[in-house]
Amino acid sequence: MHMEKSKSRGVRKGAWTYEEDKLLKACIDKYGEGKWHLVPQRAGLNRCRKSCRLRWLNYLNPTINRENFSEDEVDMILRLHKLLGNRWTLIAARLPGRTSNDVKNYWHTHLRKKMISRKLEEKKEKKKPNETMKAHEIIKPQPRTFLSHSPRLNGKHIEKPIVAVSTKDASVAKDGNFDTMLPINDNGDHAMWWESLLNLRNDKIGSCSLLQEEGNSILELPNIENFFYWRSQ
DNA sequence: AACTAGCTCAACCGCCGGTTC
DNA sequence: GGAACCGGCGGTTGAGCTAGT
Repeated sequence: MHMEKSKSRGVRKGAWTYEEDKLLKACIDKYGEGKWHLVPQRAGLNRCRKSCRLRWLNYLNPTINRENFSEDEVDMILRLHKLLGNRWTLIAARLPGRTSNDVKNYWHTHLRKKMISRKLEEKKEKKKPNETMKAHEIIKPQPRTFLSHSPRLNGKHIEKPIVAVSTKDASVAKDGNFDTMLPINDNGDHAMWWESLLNLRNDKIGSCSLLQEEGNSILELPNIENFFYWRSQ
Protein backbone atom coordinates (compact mmCIF):
# COMPACT_ATOMS: atom_id res chain seq x y z
CA MET A 1 0.00 0.00 0.00
CA HIS A 2 2.82 2.35 0.80
CA MET A 3 4.42 1.44 -2.50
CA GLU A 4 1.11 2.15 -4.15
CA LYS A 5 1.07 5.66 -2.77
CA SER A 6 4.67 6.49 -3.50
CA LYS A 7 4.29 5.15 -7.03
CA SER A 8 1.28 7.31 -7.65
CA ARG A 9 3.18 10.49 -6.82
CA GLY A 10 3.27 12.87 -9.76
CA VAL A 11 0.51 10.99 -11.53
CA ARG A 12 -2.24 13.05 -13.10
CA LYS A 13 -5.62 13.04 -11.40
CA GLY A 14 -9.05 14.47 -12.08
CA ALA A 15 -11.18 14.60 -15.19
CA TRP A 16 -9.89 12.91 -18.31
CA THR A 17 -9.20 14.97 -21.42
CA TYR A 18 -10.22 14.02 -24.94
CA GLU A 19 -6.57 13.35 -25.81
CA GLU A 20 -6.13 11.02 -22.85
CA ASP A 21 -9.27 9.15 -23.82
CA LYS A 22 -7.96 8.75 -27.36
CA LEU A 23 -4.64 7.38 -26.11
CA LEU A 24 -6.29 4.94 -23.74
CA LYS A 25 -8.76 3.72 -26.34
CA ALA A 26 -5.97 3.21 -28.88
CA CYS A 27 -4.00 1.26 -26.31
CA ILE A 28 -6.92 -1.03 -25.43
CA ASP A 29 -7.73 -1.52 -29.11
CA LYS A 30 -4.15 -2.58 -29.73
CA TYR A 31 -3.37 -4.69 -26.66
CA GLY A 32 -6.81 -5.57 -25.33
CA GLU A 33 -8.13 -5.27 -21.78
CA GLY A 34 -6.13 -6.44 -18.80
CA LYS A 35 -2.51 -5.97 -17.72
CA TRP A 36 -3.56 -2.62 -16.35
CA HIS A 37 -0.20 -1.97 -14.76
CA LEU A 38 1.25 -1.82 -18.30
CA VAL A 39 -1.44 0.39 -19.74
CA PRO A 40 -0.14 3.82 -18.62
CA GLN A 41 3.26 3.06 -20.12
CA ARG A 42 1.86 1.54 -23.31
CA ALA A 43 -0.62 4.35 -23.82
CA GLY A 44 1.82 7.08 -22.89
CA LEU A 45 -0.44 8.30 -20.12
CA ASN A 46 0.58 9.92 -16.87
CA ARG A 47 -2.19 8.08 -15.01
CA CYS A 48 -2.20 5.26 -12.51
CA ARG A 49 -3.35 1.76 -13.52
CA LYS A 50 -6.54 2.07 -11.52
CA SER A 51 -7.50 5.33 -13.12
CA CYS A 52 -6.98 3.82 -16.59
CA ARG A 53 -8.98 0.72 -15.74
CA LEU A 54 -11.84 2.72 -14.27
CA ARG A 55 -11.96 5.14 -17.17
CA TRP A 56 -12.20 2.26 -19.62
CA LEU A 57 -14.67 0.15 -17.67
CA ASN A 58 -16.98 2.99 -16.67
CA TYR A 59 -16.81 5.29 -19.64
CA LEU A 60 -14.84 4.35 -22.76
CA ASN A 61 -15.87 0.73 -23.16
CA PRO A 62 -18.07 0.66 -26.30
CA THR A 63 -20.40 -1.94 -24.77
CA ILE A 64 -21.63 0.55 -22.17
CA ASN A 65 -25.27 1.50 -22.49
CA ARG A 66 -25.54 5.23 -21.82
CA GLU A 67 -29.29 5.51 -22.19
CA ASN A 68 -31.59 6.16 -19.26
CA PHE A 69 -32.50 3.19 -17.13
CA SER A 70 -35.67 1.52 -18.36
CA GLU A 71 -38.50 0.52 -16.04
CA ASP A 72 -37.48 -3.11 -16.41
CA GLU A 73 -33.93 -2.31 -15.42
CA VAL A 74 -35.05 -0.31 -12.40
CA ASP A 75 -37.32 -3.14 -11.36
CA MET A 76 -34.44 -5.57 -11.75
CA ILE A 77 -32.14 -3.39 -9.65
CA LEU A 78 -34.70 -3.18 -6.87
CA ARG A 79 -35.23 -6.93 -6.82
CA LEU A 80 -31.56 -7.79 -7.02
CA HIS A 81 -30.66 -5.26 -4.37
CA LYS A 82 -33.21 -6.81 -2.08
CA LEU A 83 -31.61 -10.17 -2.79
CA LEU A 84 -27.93 -9.26 -2.83
CA GLY A 85 -27.54 -6.01 -0.96
CA ASN A 86 -24.86 -3.61 -2.20
CA ARG A 87 -23.22 -6.13 -4.51
CA TRP A 88 -23.16 -3.68 -7.39
CA THR A 89 -21.00 -5.75 -9.70
CA LEU A 90 -23.30 -8.74 -9.35
CA ILE A 91 -26.33 -6.57 -9.99
CA ALA A 92 -24.68 -4.87 -12.97
CA ALA A 93 -23.75 -8.27 -14.41
CA ARG A 94 -27.46 -8.94 -14.85
CA LEU A 95 -27.96 -5.67 -16.74
CA PRO A 96 -26.29 -5.76 -20.16
CA GLY A 97 -24.32 -2.63 -20.90
CA ARG A 98 -24.55 -1.27 -17.37
CA THR A 99 -21.52 -0.81 -15.15
CA SER A 100 -21.39 -1.28 -11.41
CA ASN A 101 -20.70 2.43 -11.07
CA ASP A 102 -23.80 3.27 -13.12
CA VAL A 103 -25.96 1.01 -10.99
CA LYS A 104 -24.45 2.30 -7.77
CA ASN A 105 -24.92 5.94 -8.80
CA TYR A 106 -28.47 5.30 -9.95
CA TRP A 107 -29.25 3.61 -6.68
CA HIS A 108 -27.89 6.45 -4.60
CA THR A 109 -29.52 9.21 -6.66
CA HIS A 110 -32.89 7.69 -7.47
CA LEU A 111 -33.74 4.49 -5.71
CA ARG A 112 -32.41 4.96 -2.21
CA LYS A 113 -34.91 7.72 -1.54
CA LYS A 114 -37.67 5.48 -2.80
CA MET A 115 -36.58 2.73 -0.48
CA ILE A 116 -36.28 5.07 2.50
CA SER A 117 -39.76 6.51 1.99
CA ARG A 118 -41.11 3.01 1.47
CA LYS A 119 -39.52 1.91 4.74
CA LEU A 120 -41.04 4.87 6.55
CA GLU A 121 -44.44 3.87 5.22
CA GLU A 122 -43.81 0.33 6.33
CA LYS A 123 -42.95 1.59 9.81
CA LYS A 124 -46.23 3.46 9.94
CA GLU A 125 -48.03 0.32 8.83
CA LYS A 126 -46.17 -1.62 11.46
CA LYS A 127 -47.63 0.54 14.19
CA LYS A 128 -51.10 -0.70 13.33
CA PRO A 129 -52.25 -3.31 15.87
CA ASN A 130 -52.56 -7.02 15.05
CA GLU A 131 -50.30 -6.68 12.02
CA THR A 132 -46.85 -8.17 11.87
CA MET A 133 -44.13 -7.47 9.38
CA LYS A 134 -41.27 -9.77 8.50
CA ALA A 135 -37.86 -8.17 8.42
CA HIS A 136 -36.21 -8.19 5.01
CA GLU A 137 -33.77 -10.97 4.68
CA ILE A 138 -30.81 -10.60 2.37
CA ILE A 139 -29.98 -13.89 0.78
CA LYS A 140 -26.31 -13.96 0.01
CA PRO A 141 -25.11 -16.06 -2.91
CA GLN A 142 -22.85 -18.94 -2.03
CA PRO A 143 -20.22 -19.29 -4.70
CA ARG A 144 -19.45 -22.86 -5.63
CA THR A 145 -17.28 -24.85 -7.97
CA PHE A 146 -17.81 -28.47 -8.75
CA LEU A 147 -15.49 -31.36 -9.08
CA SER A 148 -15.03 -32.49 -12.65
CA HIS A 149 -16.70 -35.77 -11.67
CA SER A 150 -19.46 -34.05 -9.74
CA PRO A 151 -22.83 -35.76 -10.19
CA ARG A 152 -24.30 -32.27 -10.51
CA LEU A 153 -22.67 -31.98 -13.91
CA ASN A 154 -23.77 -35.37 -15.24
CA GLY A 155 -20.41 -35.61 -16.95
CA LYS A 156 -21.46 -32.98 -19.47
CA HIS A 157 -19.01 -30.55 -20.96
CA ILE A 158 -20.40 -27.07 -20.48
CA GLU A 159 -20.16 -24.87 -23.57
CA LYS A 160 -22.94 -22.38 -23.08
CA PRO A 161 -23.80 -20.12 -20.18
CA ILE A 162 -25.94 -21.89 -17.68
CA VAL A 163 -27.49 -21.08 -14.40
CA ALA A 164 -27.76 -23.59 -11.63
CA VAL A 165 -30.19 -22.40 -9.04
CA SER A 166 -31.46 -24.47 -6.23
CA THR A 167 -32.25 -24.72 -2.60
CA LYS A 168 -30.72 -28.15 -2.49
CA ASP A 169 -29.60 -29.40 -5.86
CA ALA A 170 -29.67 -28.21 -9.43
CA SER A 171 -30.25 -29.69 -12.83
CA VAL A 172 -27.91 -28.68 -15.60
CA ALA A 173 -29.07 -27.52 -19.01
CA LYS A 174 -28.19 -30.31 -21.38
CA ASP A 175 -28.56 -28.17 -24.47
CA GLY A 176 -27.54 -24.84 -23.03
CA ASN A 177 -31.10 -23.55 -23.30
CA PHE A 178 -31.92 -21.81 -20.05
CA ASP A 179 -35.65 -22.36 -20.34
CA THR A 180 -35.17 -26.11 -20.36
CA MET A 181 -32.98 -25.98 -17.27
CA LEU A 182 -35.27 -25.65 -14.34
CA PRO A 183 -34.00 -25.63 -10.82
CA ILE A 184 -35.12 -28.41 -8.58
CA ASN A 185 -36.39 -27.53 -5.17
CA ASP A 186 -36.28 -29.58 -2.01
CA ASN A 187 -39.45 -31.40 -2.99
CA GLY A 188 -37.86 -32.58 -6.19
CA ASP A 189 -40.16 -30.70 -8.56
CA HIS A 190 -39.15 -27.98 -10.99
CA ALA A 191 -40.39 -25.01 -9.07
CA MET A 192 -39.15 -21.84 -10.72
CA TRP A 193 -36.91 -20.47 -8.10
CA TRP A 194 -36.32 -17.30 -10.03
CA GLU A 195 -39.98 -16.90 -10.81
CA SER A 196 -41.06 -17.17 -7.26
CA LEU A 197 -38.29 -15.05 -5.84
CA LEU A 198 -37.49 -12.58 -8.54
CA ASN A 199 -39.73 -13.18 -11.56
CA LEU A 200 -36.61 -13.27 -13.66
CA ARG A 201 -37.52 -16.32 -15.70
CA ASN A 202 -37.52 -14.57 -19.05
CA ASP A 203 -34.38 -12.57 -18.53
CA LYS A 204 -31.22 -13.21 -20.39
CA ILE A 205 -28.53 -14.65 -18.27
CA GLY A 206 -25.78 -12.30 -17.28
CA SER A 207 -22.33 -13.33 -16.34
CA CYS A 208 -20.81 -13.46 -12.95
CA SER A 209 -17.93 -15.08 -11.24
CA LEU A 210 -19.11 -16.82 -8.14
CA LEU A 211 -17.03 -19.83 -7.59
CA GLN A 212 -15.97 -21.75 -4.61
CA GLU A 213 -14.31 -25.05 -4.06
CA GLU A 214 -16.45 -28.09 -3.61
CA GLY A 215 -13.50 -30.34 -3.07
CA ASN A 216 -9.78 -30.27 -3.57
CA SER A 217 -9.70 -30.25 -7.36
CA ILE A 218 -11.44 -27.46 -9.17
CA LEU A 219 -13.30 -27.96 -12.39
CA GLU A 220 -12.10 -25.83 -15.27
CA LEU A 221 -15.08 -24.44 -17.16
CA PRO A 222 -14.73 -22.59 -20.47
CA ASN A 223 -17.48 -20.16 -19.50
CA ILE A 224 -16.82 -20.34 -15.84
CA GLU A 225 -17.90 -16.79 -15.14
CA ASN A 226 -21.34 -17.65 -16.46
CA PHE A 227 -21.88 -20.29 -13.90
CA PHE A 228 -24.16 -19.23 -11.09
CA TYR A 229 -24.91 -21.23 -8.08
CA TRP A 230 -27.20 -19.67 -5.55
CA ARG A 231 -28.03 -21.14 -2.23
CA SER A 232 -30.18 -19.46 0.34
CA GLN A 233 -28.65 -19.28 3.77
C1' DA B 1 -28.77 38.73 -13.35
C1' DA B 2 -26.97 36.77 -9.20
C1' DC B 3 -26.99 33.65 -5.73
C1' DT B 4 -28.03 29.21 -3.50
C1' DA B 5 -29.39 24.48 -2.88
C1' DG B 6 -29.86 20.18 -4.69
C1' DC B 7 -28.67 16.71 -8.01
C1' DT B 8 -25.75 13.85 -11.01
C1' DC B 9 -22.04 11.07 -12.04
C1' DA B 10 -17.03 10.64 -13.06
C1' DA B 11 -13.28 9.79 -10.40
C1' DC B 12 -10.69 8.76 -6.28
C1' DC B 13 -9.66 6.14 -2.06
C1' DG B 14 -8.91 2.38 0.94
C1' DC B 15 -9.34 -2.17 1.41
C1' DC B 16 -9.40 -7.11 0.14
C1' DG B 17 -8.28 -11.53 -2.01
C1' DG B 18 -5.43 -13.83 -5.27
C1' DT B 19 -0.97 -14.57 -7.37
C1' DT B 20 3.92 -14.44 -7.80
C1' DC B 21 8.48 -14.55 -6.15
C1' DG C 1 5.58 -18.07 5.27
C1' DG C 2 5.51 -13.53 3.99
C1' DA C 3 6.34 -9.46 1.24
C1' DA C 4 5.21 -7.28 -3.01
C1' DC C 5 2.24 -6.66 -6.57
C1' DC C 6 -2.08 -6.78 -9.14
C1' DG C 7 -7.00 -6.60 -10.25
C1' DG C 8 -11.21 -5.65 -8.44
C1' DC C 9 -14.80 -3.93 -5.30
C1' DG C 10 -17.82 -0.71 -2.57
C1' DG C 11 -17.91 3.75 -0.31
C1' DT C 12 -17.21 8.44 -0.80
C1' DT C 13 -16.10 12.89 -2.80
C1' DG C 14 -16.45 16.98 -5.42
C1' DA C 15 -16.86 19.49 -9.91
C1' DG C 16 -20.23 20.78 -12.93
C1' DC C 17 -24.89 21.37 -14.00
C1' DT C 18 -29.78 22.73 -13.15
C1' DA C 19 -33.75 24.54 -10.89
C1' DG C 20 -35.56 27.63 -7.69
C1' DT C 21 -35.66 32.09 -5.41
